[in-house]
Amino acid sequence: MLKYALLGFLKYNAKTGYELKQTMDTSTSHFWHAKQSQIYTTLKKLEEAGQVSSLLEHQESRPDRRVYTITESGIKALQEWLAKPVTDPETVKHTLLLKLFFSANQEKQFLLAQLGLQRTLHEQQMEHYQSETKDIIKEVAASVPALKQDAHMWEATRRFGELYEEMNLKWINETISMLQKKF
Amino acid sequence: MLKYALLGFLKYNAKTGYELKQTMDTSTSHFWHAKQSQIYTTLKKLEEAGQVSSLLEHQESRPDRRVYTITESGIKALQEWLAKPVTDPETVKHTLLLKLFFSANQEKQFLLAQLGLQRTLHEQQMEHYQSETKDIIKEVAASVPALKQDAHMWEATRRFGELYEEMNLKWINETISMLQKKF
DNA sequence: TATAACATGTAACTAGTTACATGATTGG
DNA sequence: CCAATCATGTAACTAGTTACATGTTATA
Repeated sequence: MLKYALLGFLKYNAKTGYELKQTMDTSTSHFWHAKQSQIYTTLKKLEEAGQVSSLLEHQESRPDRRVYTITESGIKALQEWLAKPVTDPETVKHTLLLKLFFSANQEKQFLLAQLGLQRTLHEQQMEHYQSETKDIIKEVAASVPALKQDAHMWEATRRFGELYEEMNLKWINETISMLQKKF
Repeated sequence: MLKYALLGFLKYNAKTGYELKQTMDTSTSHFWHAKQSQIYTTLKKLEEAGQVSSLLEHQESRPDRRVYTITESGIKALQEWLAKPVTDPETVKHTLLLKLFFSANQEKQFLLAQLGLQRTLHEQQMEHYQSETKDIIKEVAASVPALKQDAHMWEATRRFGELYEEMNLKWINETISMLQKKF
């Protein structure tokens, strides 16, 4: 539910659709992402539902911007969602695993190359979580003391990303060994 | 792309929409799943595209069944897809992490309860991969020798599930400790 | 001088979910 | 007698993607 992500970000402070996209890209993108176009249409729906309100701001030497503010009703909707326990398992779509599942007759060399590429990508992503992501959280926590508790939560989600990449690398290495032995 | 999953299963042998659903539920569900209704509509589209063909089979004392067979064109489409390397990172939607990200002001007890529930769910899922899933793969490999290589691939995807649950449990335990210390 | 960043939006489409509709047989 | 299993499908909806359309300013 993208709407709750937008409400969550707007609760910190008012933002434009453009800024919401940037914020998501540098914070939740590894567990929640959206295209710019979907953000704009969702903001429109949220405004119709009265959970956000917007003001068009005129700017010199830059395009006008529409700034969205969360309403009381929006805060309430967000809080209700946060208070509802998550019970259904995450329903994942994992293209690489699906392909692999049906790949018994593919060339061994091709599969090894695929896994090698994945290893590089996951290594890079892991390093990203360990440096850039970690730094952003530290900086915000240091510069805005009121967000100290929030930063602990952000760190928990960052840590998930790090552990996930670590796990992926372990699995890729195991799978490469299996291919070399069994094929 | 559900269509490739269906083509992949139909390449083993002809099946009905109902059987495809059952097959997915007991094999790929942890990385690819679909509702019965989506399977039926996708099969219809695949037939219009000439990648599968169907025959209505009359049955005594049971409803008629429509059996789908993969065509040459379908086999070709599947092979082309399998031969295309996966380059874009999986785009994940993870509701629990999104909620947690915005949960700095939620009750500590509520958050601990949420994580406790998640721990139970992931423990169960891990055990499922370690017993039922493992057994199914072993049985098929033992009873159909031609599927021995396929079984190695299935095992790799099963192992991913097992490692993923293991990683989740580790993260949940870490996060519970963090909450107890910092909140 | 070109391209990245700023800035917003709509239209058409694909993918997936929920709800509805029907109905026989088998097992507890 | 009731629930589960077998069996197929449509309609309405929500979510998300791709492509199109427009235009300025700062920076390399």
